Amino acid sequence: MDSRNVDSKKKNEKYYLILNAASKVFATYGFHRAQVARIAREAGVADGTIYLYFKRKEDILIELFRYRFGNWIEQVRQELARIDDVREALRMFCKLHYEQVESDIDYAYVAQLELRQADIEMRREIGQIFKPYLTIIEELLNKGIEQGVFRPDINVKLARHLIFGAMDEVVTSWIISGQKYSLSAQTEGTVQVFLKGIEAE
Amino acid sequence: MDSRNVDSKKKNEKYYLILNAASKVFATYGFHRAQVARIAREAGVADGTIYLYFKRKEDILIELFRYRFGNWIEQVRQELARIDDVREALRMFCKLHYEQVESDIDYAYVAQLELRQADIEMRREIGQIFKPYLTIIEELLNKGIEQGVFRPDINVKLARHLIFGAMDEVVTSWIISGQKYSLSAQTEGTVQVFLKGIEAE
Amino acid sequence: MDSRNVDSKKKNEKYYLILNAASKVFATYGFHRAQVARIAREAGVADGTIYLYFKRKEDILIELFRYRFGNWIEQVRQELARIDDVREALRMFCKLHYEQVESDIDYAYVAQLELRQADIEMRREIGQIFKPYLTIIEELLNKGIEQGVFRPDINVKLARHLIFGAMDEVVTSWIISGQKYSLSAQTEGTVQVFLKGIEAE
Amino acid sequence: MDSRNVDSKKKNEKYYLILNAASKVFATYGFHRAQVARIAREAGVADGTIYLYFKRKEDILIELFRYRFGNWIEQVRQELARIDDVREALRMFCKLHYEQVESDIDYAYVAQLELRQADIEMRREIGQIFKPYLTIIEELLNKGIEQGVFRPDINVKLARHLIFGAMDEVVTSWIISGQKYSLSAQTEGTVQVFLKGIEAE
DNA sequence: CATGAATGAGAGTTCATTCAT
DNA sequence: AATGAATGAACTCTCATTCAT
Repeated sequence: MDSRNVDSKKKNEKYYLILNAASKVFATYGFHRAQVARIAREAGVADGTIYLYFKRKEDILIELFRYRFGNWIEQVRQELARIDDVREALRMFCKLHYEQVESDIDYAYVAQLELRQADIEMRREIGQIFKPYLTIIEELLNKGIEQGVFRPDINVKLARHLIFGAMDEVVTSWIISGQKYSLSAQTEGTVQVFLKGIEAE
Repeated sequence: MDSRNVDSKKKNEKYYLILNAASKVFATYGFHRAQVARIAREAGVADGTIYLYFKRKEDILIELFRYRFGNWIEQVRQELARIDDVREALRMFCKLHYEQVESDIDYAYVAQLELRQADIEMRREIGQIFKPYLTIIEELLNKGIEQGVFRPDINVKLARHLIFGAMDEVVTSWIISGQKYSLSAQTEGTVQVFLKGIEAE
Repeated sequence: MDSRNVDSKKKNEKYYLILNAASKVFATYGFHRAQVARIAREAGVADGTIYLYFKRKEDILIELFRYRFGNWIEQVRQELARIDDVREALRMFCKLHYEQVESDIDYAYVAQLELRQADIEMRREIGQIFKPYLTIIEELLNKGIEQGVFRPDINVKLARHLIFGAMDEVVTSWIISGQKYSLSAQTEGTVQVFLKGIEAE
Repeated sequence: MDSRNVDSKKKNEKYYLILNAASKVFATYGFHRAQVARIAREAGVADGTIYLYFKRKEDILIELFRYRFGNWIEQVRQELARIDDVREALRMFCKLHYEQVESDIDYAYVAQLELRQADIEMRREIGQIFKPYLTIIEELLNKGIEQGVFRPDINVKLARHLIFGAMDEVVTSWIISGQKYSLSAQTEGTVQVFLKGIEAE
């Protein structure tokens, strides 16, 4: 209950055993058809043990996402910190995003499809976890505007959703279609649309 | 099962009674928590009657979407047919999309959140229904390229996903956040990003 | 939901099939260890069917008792109505009570032991069903007082509990001890204590 | 397991810590809804420690009752030993019983309601603990008969159940009804019924 | 076509109890 | 003796779907 307890639990390897097992099981069966018992078996723990670390089945999904996405955001931040050119930074952001999806289809499947199968309350919680990712885009846009590289009149709050949503849909479409082409190869096309727009000069 | 049968069934008013009832019930409870019995009661028919018109519960959702979205696409087509300027057409497409969402929140909620709570098979079917919508964007882009208004080097297949995904995310974010601002007022900002890009000249 | 519905359900033979099955199963396993699935099997219906007639497992127990005990009270009333002498009436009341227990041990077991395993809320509901039984004693006492056969200073509200409680404990003790002697043979001893008291003249 | 072991355990203060904690928890939640973990927390010991002192959860309830009721019987014996008049002794027995219930509602609740929520095996064990209480009544009755104060023809084995059962029901009814009146004030009414009977002279 | 009573598979969660430390 | 993390059996109730009428 207290933070010490939670911390000690999180340090415990079982917590991660369950999380990794859940990743596999969710990817294979989808959230709703994934049985807690199966996650337990995959993790090599008893059914009840799951409930020592997670309050409800839904929590496993959220925590899995929080952990993976938290790490991911940190990685992205560090990569982008090294890049001064905001155009290059945007390109890198998109490239990392696409590459990340390609590198772990199982997890991408969960994050892209299963995570969306949540009720609205859960989706709000997920939204909170997503926020820093949108913030990265926002900061990048603001930096570009300050540098005079991006147009000063773009609505940053809106544009961050446009950029994220655009990439997200490309990813979803790629997953649903069965990953028949290279996703990361779409980076340049994606970035060009956002940088130059579609209008001819 | 055969098309004659389906047609005769579709002509039957009960089919639409059920569809409208389902729209309400899905919006209120979400797909998973919506009971078939409740839809039946709301429609004023017996539980079993539902299954004379729909094979499974999921089919109600898909058919509802197919019917509503089919009508919607037709409307959009007609509106766009009157506009020659592709820039204006894109603007109108976005405006109609945002306005449509604002005009029927209940249904938007279902289409935006509940519809996504499907397993991958169902999502593929939904994808098929969505396709004509993407095609509209695609045709619009091609027309613009032919006219020399849009850049000839844009990847149309990619860009249509970018545009739809961007708008879709703006809508989702607006619904989840509780509809606190005007969605249709985002039209210009959205379109500008796609037309001009974010780069300063 | 509406009374017509409930009535039609109660007329339905399945309602009684379930009730009779429950009587057996509760007697064999006790309330807590009796599984709804077993009652269903015994009644020859599906598990879910139980829940068309009873809201919860507890309701089966309460309804079983309400039905059986309701009938029983009516029988007792009719028997006592034919007896003018209040002493004889009290004797008959006790005799019927003991004989009834002896005549259906299974049900007696449920009513005497399992029914008491309820939480306080359920016990209050059971108390309501019991009330008419106490009322019979109360009326008998009042009639005796009016006739000058019983002492006018007895506290009727208290005495009805004393009489019922005394008999109830004799029954419980008889059941728990394994029914090794004739219960109805205890009638005269029981009644004498209440009529004459234990004091020598 | 052996008596030396049990003794040493019983001397241990933890045994009583657990017993007192259980008394509170059983009174608050009832036997079935009382969690062993909660008793442990209330007692300030680990879950597992409970099982060093008690074999099963049920044993806690039985031991609690054995300890409390054992003490109580001893107290009653001592009080009654000072009274020669058997009528007075019966009056005192009833008075002590009612007063005891009133003095510790929490425990009375457990003894009166929760203790009955046991399966038949457990109830037999409880019956053994109760026995000395019935024996007190029995001895009192025998003494009265010897003294010529009580009728020589009363069935002592039966009458002890009648007297205990009558008082027990009065207590249960008082607890369930919400303790709205003085229980000990019922002493005289109770005793009069047993001494004089209800018949007018 | 329509009904609605009946079906029965299905799974999350609790918690008494154990046992390695 | 004490701990408390881990166990895993146990079971009610829901609800999409069927089918006799």
